Amino acid sequence: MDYQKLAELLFPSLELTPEDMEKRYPPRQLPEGAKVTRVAPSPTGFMHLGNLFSALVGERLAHQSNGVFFLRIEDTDLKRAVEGGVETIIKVFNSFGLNFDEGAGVNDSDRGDYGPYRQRQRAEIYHVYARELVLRGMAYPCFCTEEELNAMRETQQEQKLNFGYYGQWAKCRNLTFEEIEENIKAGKPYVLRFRSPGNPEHRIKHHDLVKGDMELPENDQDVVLLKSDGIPTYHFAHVVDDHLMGTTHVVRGEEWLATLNIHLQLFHEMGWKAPKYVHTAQVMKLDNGAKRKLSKRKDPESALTFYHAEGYPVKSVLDYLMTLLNSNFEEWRMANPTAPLDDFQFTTKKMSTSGCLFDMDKLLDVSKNTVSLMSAEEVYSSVLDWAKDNDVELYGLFAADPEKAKAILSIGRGGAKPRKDIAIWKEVKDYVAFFYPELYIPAKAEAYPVNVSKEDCRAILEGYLATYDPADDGSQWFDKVRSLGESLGYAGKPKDYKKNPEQYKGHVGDVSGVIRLAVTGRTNSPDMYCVMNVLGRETMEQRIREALEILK
RNA sequence: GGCCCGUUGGUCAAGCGGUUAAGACACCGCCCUUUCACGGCGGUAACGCGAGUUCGAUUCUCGCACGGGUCACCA
Repeated sequence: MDYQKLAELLFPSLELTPEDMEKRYPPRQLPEGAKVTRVAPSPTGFMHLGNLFSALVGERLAHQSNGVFFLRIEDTDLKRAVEGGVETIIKVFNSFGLNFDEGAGVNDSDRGDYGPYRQRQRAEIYHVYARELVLRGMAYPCFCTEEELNAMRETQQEQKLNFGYYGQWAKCRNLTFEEIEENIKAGKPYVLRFRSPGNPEHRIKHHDLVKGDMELPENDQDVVLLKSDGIPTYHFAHVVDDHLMGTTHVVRGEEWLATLNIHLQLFHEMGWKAPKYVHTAQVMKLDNGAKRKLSKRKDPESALTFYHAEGYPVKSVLDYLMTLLNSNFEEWRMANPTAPLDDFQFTTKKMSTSGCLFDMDKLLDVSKNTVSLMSAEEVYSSVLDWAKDNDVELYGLFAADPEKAKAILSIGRGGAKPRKDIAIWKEVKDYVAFFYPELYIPAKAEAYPVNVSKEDCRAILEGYLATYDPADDGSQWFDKVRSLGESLGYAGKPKDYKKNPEQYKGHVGDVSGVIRLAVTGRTNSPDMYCVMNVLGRETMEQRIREALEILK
């Protein structure tokens, strides 16, 4: 076979050479130890939790080492591409605080010296190396149809052989030049396959930064390098791109372990140094007692948009993912509750080798802690941002009176033991509802404590109105409630009541419970004195009068 | 089916030949407390199985089982 002739037949108008490429993409000049990582999603319009999970690893590795973190778009599969998919990717990553140093940008504003960063735009680059392989007799056109391939697989299945295009199954491997030429002239579509020199009996060693040492069989599959439209498959694109772009660490899900031998082989045959690999364990979910990957269709929490829609603070999501990613993160976070995430020393050594289950309870707990440490100001603006797109009513209320909203959010905030009522912004509306006439629902008569008669309820409320003085401080205020209760036969201290329940109708908790119910419509609320101050005397009195009517 | 990865409480996990096998979440109880939330204290609960190496295995080796992944002109 005259490979020169074959190359000319296959790539008639290609002028560039590998030397041109190496010149165009020189090695990066970076400080010692700097890592170059990338995120390489497909523009399907759907961003998965797993995308963020591994992106976070790449971002930390790069930025912690003064390296480069870039975005490459893997748009080689036209069928899956979606209009605006690239914009979605960038926006979602940015919304989680991940910023790229180079790569694809919104509205084609790509930047960086190693572009283009969209694989379809790199077709010619792949062709240069594909032709190189043809020239070396390591790649050949294959004209097998889908039907033929399927039939082959069935036969292999019946005969219990390994599936795939390899060895004697590789029908097009030894086509003569004349046969190839004839097929091409006849307009038959073809793919370019790699002529694998591998033997699965041979083992190759690999050291993975997460999984550690492992042995794999050599690849013997004649994998597709270029699809019939001339666009590369993932395997070929990965190898060419990450070589040219100077990627030092490839972070990807462990599902890629199965094809690692192909990539290693390709790097080797191209004469390139393979990058280090970080194969992250998968995030899964428990479904009827069985573990499975998070599913786009069944699990809303698999979509990154879910977290924004539900109002998970970005910090919370990142902290939670980090607890999954590095086993010592939680400990660090406890010691440094308010430190920025970037201060944490991330390392692949602390990454788990086994897949984990997504735990919504844990996320919520992490989030409660995060929110409890935020200032009222910060919570306010975050809620406002969120409500704008997700809850117009709340947005209206919060935007109309920022001071009131902040006063509400300030209750129980800032001390050594801050309240932890809010985990996600979606919960805020219910939490603040009774402060707003538009959302306030008065308590029904049946809601009042059973051990307090209607007469007593009214007496408590009337007595409260009569003695209320806005000048009172918290303890004066409560002393009045206490003595009001005592005058009606309720113990001033719950302990006294517990000691001698027969002597009292109830205790001060019942008394303040009545007031709470009348003022907030609820059996529980943050500190009543604070609530009262935010609500204002007028509203408070009006609600109590209303309650008096209900209790008639 | 072949190949690859994995296996400590319900979940996330520490451990790296000798430990009463940490901690966090969840759950339960108690305490604090005017409700709630917070906080404090305590509790239930784990090394998949079988061999081997060893004075001694959760830790090392080998089988097995189970779980996951993958075998596309998808990434």
